[in-house]
Amino acid sequence: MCLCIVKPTPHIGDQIVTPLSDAEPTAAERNAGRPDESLPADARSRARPTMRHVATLAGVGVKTVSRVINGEPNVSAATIERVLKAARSLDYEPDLHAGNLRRADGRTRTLGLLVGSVDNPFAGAVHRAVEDAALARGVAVFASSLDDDPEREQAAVSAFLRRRVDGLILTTVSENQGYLAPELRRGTPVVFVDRQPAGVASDSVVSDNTAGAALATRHLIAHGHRRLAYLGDRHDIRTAQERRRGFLDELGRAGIATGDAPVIEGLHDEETARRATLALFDADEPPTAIFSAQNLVTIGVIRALRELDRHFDTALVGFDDVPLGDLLVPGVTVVAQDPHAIGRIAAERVFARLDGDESPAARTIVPTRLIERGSGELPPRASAR
Amino acid sequence: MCLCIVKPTPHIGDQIVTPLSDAEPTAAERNAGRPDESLPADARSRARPTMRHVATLAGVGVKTVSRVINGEPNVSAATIERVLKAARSLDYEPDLHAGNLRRADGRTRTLGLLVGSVDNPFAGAVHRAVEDAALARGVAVFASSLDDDPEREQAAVSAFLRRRVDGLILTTVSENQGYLAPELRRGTPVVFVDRQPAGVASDSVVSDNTAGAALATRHLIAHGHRRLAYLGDRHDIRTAQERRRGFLDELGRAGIATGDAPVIEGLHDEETARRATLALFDADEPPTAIFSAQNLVTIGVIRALRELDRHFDTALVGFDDVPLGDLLVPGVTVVAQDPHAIGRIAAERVFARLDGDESPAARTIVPTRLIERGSGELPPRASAR
DNA sequence: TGCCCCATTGACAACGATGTCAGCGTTAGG
DNA sequence: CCTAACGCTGACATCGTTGTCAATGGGGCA
Repeated sequence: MCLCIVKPTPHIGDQIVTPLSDAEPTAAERNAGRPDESLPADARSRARPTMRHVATLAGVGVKTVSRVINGEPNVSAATIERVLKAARSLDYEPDLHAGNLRRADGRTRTLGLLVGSVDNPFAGAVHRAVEDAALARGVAVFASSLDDDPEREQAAVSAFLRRRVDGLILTTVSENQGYLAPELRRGTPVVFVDRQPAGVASDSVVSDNTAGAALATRHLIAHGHRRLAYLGDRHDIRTAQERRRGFLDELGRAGIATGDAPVIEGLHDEETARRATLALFDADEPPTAIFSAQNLVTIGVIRALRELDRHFDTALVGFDDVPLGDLLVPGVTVVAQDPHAIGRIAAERVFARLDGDESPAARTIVPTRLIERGSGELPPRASAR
Repeated sequence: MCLCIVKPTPHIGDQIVTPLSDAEPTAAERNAGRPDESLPADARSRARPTMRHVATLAGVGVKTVSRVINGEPNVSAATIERVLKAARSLDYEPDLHAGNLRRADGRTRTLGLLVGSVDNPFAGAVHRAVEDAALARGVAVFASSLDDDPEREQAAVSAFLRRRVDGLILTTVSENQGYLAPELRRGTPVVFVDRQPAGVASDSVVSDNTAGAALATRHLIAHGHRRLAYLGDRHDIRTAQERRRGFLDELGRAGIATGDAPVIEGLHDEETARRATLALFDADEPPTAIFSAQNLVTIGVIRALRELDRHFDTALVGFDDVPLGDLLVPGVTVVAQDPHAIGRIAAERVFARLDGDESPAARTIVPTRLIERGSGELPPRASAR
């Protein structure tokens, strides 16, 4: 298989730290960080300028500066000009949060996003979609990783709320999100993504997990498999339960004894999934087909099958797409989710709520689709038929 | 169990939206969003509680509440108890930004992170490392995507500054970051990642681009290649320039005429890279080896080589690792960066600066390493030797 | 000419928290 | 017994901005 040789570049220690004086600084670089005598006294100050500074420099009142900065009407063109010039010369940036304190709508133009992990490709796509929708409205996004840790969930939500985000888009793992009820009552929009909420009623955007898992399972059965294994996430994750149910229901529908099918749960990364797969093939009568219910699990399964040289005679369908899945041999057949749509719709729901949408909480189910690439179309081994 | 899809559900475009009333709400769900008569009047209020509310309910002054919330000393145990009880019963969360307005250190415990795109695997790893370092200090992270758009860069930085982040970790694409000088003068730590700054002196954490590119090129030459092509990013990105220089320098060192080597720049995604590769093989005497200078470019090259069925007779080394690169056949040889280390070190520098480190701006160079997986060890085609 | 209206402007309070400081009662020390 | 010191507490000003409101002055209309 793949023999990976790693050659480090010839370096002493782990990193190289170069003081910048070793480089050739440009004129601008030489000036940076030093007082520039050509600027007025206020601009030279190290203190961060406030509206008062701008007002003084422009010779107007603070309220007038506020009007100019916020584009409010009823300021003369000449005054606007003077204020903007002063603001520019001081490099003034308004303090959004100070303004919020007094502003009528109390909006921070900030969103909190909690995903499985920001370096998971599914989460990255969700995040990107949320960001795009937010950017269009001048909203900034706090992003945090959940790591399937209920305490991290609570800490992240609390951190978001203390910063007074306008809305929350959450992937959760706690048993119950009832702790959000007071916040919901106050009108903060909360949209759950990937996993449905428990204990509170609020919008959610999820994949059609049960149907997707059933589709994957049906696909394997249609290719002649009777000995199917399920490898999935922790059982206390609702989404994982749904995928498992889709798998088992479909086995039942095909008249396959569900008691015989190995159902391995509690896998949370490539390595645990890899080891579980190896163990599966250590036992008697290993499965001829595998349904893996999560992207990292799928990758772990693929690694194990390669190691065992079983990747051409064990069918595999994964839930959630895998990066470069089409370039592997055999290609990875998956039930693909649409993380970009999930993120986009979640953001749209948050903004709709912020715009006054009072309709009852709704669940949006984003369809999945089967992508046949080869691994899911492999027939059962002759010996096992 | 969960009884999700039973009713004929209305289709809105591609998604299915289910009003939640179709599901069976739990008791908790039924109560959510409704006033609960068992709570005191203040708790029922839809208004967000402030310290004043907590103080009134606990029968103490606001300052005492402040002391309790912030763990300041000199509050009697009995008072602490009363205040905490009141705070809990009101679901009070302190307003971090209101506090900041007055707080001596003025810290928002917030960081701004600007990366290429939050759904790029390199950026995801950087982001994750930054988040881990930040979480340990109770700091939240704003993440934005640059998309190699200078206007987006300015807008993102401005959005961060208006929100008074404590520090910035930036990937930039503007020609010159002089616009940050006033902010640097005010003491805001700024660390540049992946790409070095121009026009300002500030910390940066980058890969050893030139050395890494040279290493990749040397590796290909050592395997007998004389006709090498370079496929890379926009030429105005400094990092891309460095990789190109490493490539060309190494050709020169080996006595290969650099004028003959195809150097294709301006590639920014898989598709442009794929097309450029196809065009490359349309010409006379296509290269026997390719150095692709960016992860998405590498993927595009791989796709094109597959289409042309040239993946087993064209050597390829990519800069920056590719997801599942070890599972492709042939495995993708890469000069891997260490995005996790880059993010971690960048965050450490920001926090060191916040902790008072006044040492001169420094550049940290994170070494790259060559990972041989097969594609980079292919010999030149016999016909081309 | 006189009056009203409107555009323009700034003084001031308020947003929710923290820093300062003074006041209270209790205890320790001389 | 008196005084100093200390623990505990809250009144008040303040942070940077916006909402309210009143003052100013010029122009249009009767």
